[in-house]
Amino acid sequence: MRWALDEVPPKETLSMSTPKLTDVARLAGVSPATVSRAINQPAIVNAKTLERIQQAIQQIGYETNTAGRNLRLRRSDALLVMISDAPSRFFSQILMGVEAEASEAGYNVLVSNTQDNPERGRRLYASIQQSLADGILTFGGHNQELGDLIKNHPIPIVGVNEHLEDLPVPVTTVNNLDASRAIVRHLLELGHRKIGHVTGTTTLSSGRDRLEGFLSELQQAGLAPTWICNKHYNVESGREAAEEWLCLTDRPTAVFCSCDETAFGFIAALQRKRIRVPEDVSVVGFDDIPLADHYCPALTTIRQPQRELGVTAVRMLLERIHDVEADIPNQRLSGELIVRESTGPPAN
Amino acid sequence: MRWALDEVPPKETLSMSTPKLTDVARLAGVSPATVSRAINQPAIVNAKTLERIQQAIQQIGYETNTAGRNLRLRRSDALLVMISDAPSRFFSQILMGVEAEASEAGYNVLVSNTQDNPERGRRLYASIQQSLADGILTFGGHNQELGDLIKNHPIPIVGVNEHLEDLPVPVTTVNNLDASRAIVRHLLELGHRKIGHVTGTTTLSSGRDRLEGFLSELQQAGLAPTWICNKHYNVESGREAAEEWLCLTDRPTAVFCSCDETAFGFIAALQRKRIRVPEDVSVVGFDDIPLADHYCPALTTIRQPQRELGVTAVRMLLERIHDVEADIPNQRLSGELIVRESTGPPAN
DNA sequence: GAAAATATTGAAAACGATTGCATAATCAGC
DNA sequence: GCTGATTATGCAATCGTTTTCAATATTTTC
Repeated sequence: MRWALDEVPPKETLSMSTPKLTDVARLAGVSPATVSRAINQPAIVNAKTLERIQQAIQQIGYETNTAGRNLRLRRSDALLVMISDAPSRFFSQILMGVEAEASEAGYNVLVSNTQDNPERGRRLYASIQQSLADGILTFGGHNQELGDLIKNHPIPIVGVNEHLEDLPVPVTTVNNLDASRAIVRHLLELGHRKIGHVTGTTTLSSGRDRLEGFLSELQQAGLAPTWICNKHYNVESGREAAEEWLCLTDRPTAVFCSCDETAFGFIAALQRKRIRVPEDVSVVGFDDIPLADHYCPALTTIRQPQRELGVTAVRMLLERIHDVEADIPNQRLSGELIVRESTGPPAN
Repeated sequence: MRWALDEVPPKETLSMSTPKLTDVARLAGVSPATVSRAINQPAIVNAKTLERIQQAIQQIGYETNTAGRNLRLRRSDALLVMISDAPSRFFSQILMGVEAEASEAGYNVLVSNTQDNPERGRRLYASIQQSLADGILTFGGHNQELGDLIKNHPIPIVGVNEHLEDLPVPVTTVNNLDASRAIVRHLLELGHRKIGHVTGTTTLSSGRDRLEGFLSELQQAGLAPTWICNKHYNVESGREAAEEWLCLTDRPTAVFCSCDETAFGFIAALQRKRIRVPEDVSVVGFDDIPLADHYCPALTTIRQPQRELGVTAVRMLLERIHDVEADIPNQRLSGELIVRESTGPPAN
């Protein structure tokens, strides 16, 4: 078609819109089908044709359109990460592991905050059905929201950090039981006999497991827990626990706090009352956040393999995506006891 | 079509695959076009028809297929968040703000870690071109990676926390200058005259702005900085700075650390040497992370509106997506000085 | 009650990629 | 040089929506 001199040429001639497969095909003088094959299964296309196509791709800067491809292939190449609104713990570290591994496998990572809104649980299932994501990674416990969905429809889904009660969902966690036992053993070896525990959120499996590990190791040593303080995974819990500790008549000489932040809150509140750690009381945390090593006193704690948790979770999920029926065992990664300054022999 | 009794019925009768628009249409006895309209512009379809369609949708549990819709509409309904690999600071908080606001507007959030890999910068542009995301939010500085792309192609992109030098990218940040000035003013009012600063990463605009605010307010008071220690935004920097401080012959009586974590590292290292805060030296942080209020001493710092930063960024980005040429001014949110225990009058 | 305006709907063509089937081209073997 | 096997390519249908355009049904107006 020719255009008169004073006529406006069609728009696409002016500002070349994003090139498509067809454009590459035309430029390389082949059919779209061949271009597609050149991209996805280069082996089966003739070497010379291949090169011509690759050149054309370079030349016009072609990029596969995700929507088109996803529609045709009926998938999304995306993983959805579900988190709830208290992500500070070490959430971001794990997310980085997830991102790295997913990206490696050619998947994108979507983040969604369920924010304790039950309605959103349904929307999550919708994301799968809408082929918005190929699988779901849930950080922390979300039982109620997922229960029905999973029972009715086999969705590729994997849990991180927490077990999902009663749901047939594979999870990856640190070995909370063993880690807690190691902590107690460490305190026993230092000579402590009166040991207390500030629990994490015991509606979560991690909180329960840490408590159980604590109790079982004590029991094995023929001891009973001196103090158990039911709290949550945050700084405030540490402060509150410290207040309770101060009021105790028979104070434990060592306290195992269920996470580093709680430990910091606990120690700081004690320091205000001129109670010294570890001279007056030994304190242990859990997680090994970056500050643990630099706090005064440096915190004895369990190092969690955060990045590895993320990586493992993605691997499990991909396996599941590949075969929904696959029987994937839970993965328990081991934590490492890091002994620093906040623990020492008991005073008396 | 009828099936002989011993014949196998067609597959879709057995395991109903996910329902599509056409299925709804057939069930409701209308054309696909009408169903689409019923979903997207219910106002223009007849009330009775509408109800019939909605019922059909309910009945077979229809959900719009994202890929199909995205292909047709040429968009993705997703925003991409770019972060680099040191996200601990308060990254997650901001991300939560982003997620909330984006979700409100019907957008999904993709997270990608550029991880200082220059190749990935190109891949980010690709995500737009592939219509994987409609816009990009970059957390922190990523100049080199984005420079060329943005100059050549107008991409909807908004920066968070940091200015992108020389790039026509609107950004939202806290007002680092004013916040730093407020800190210095607070210290001056307490009577300090010898004031030092542990900088953040000065290749980032936030680091430079905090330094500049510090200097300008001192200058306005007719003072020169006693000590400037070039560091980064992390705990280690605090420890290193403390070591330097200990070696100074003329020590500042107050030190402004560029972020809370640095302040904690600084204080902890001093406490090891039996230097007391604030009796021997006052310390100020920046960010107000959760631990700040519970540390011993509780940290005087600047509270950053983290969630609001995320929300603002998304609003700006959506505006930009709606009109790439839109002239969007930078948004400077104000931080709030929170005075706690780590600052007091100078010793002498 | 007829013409004109309006309100609803449907048919069919996109959007951009992939792939089963069929065809054309090349090659090996004799 | 011919047959059969193999290799490369193209045609056309498909994935699931949306939307333009045209057609039909319903009101409104005089």
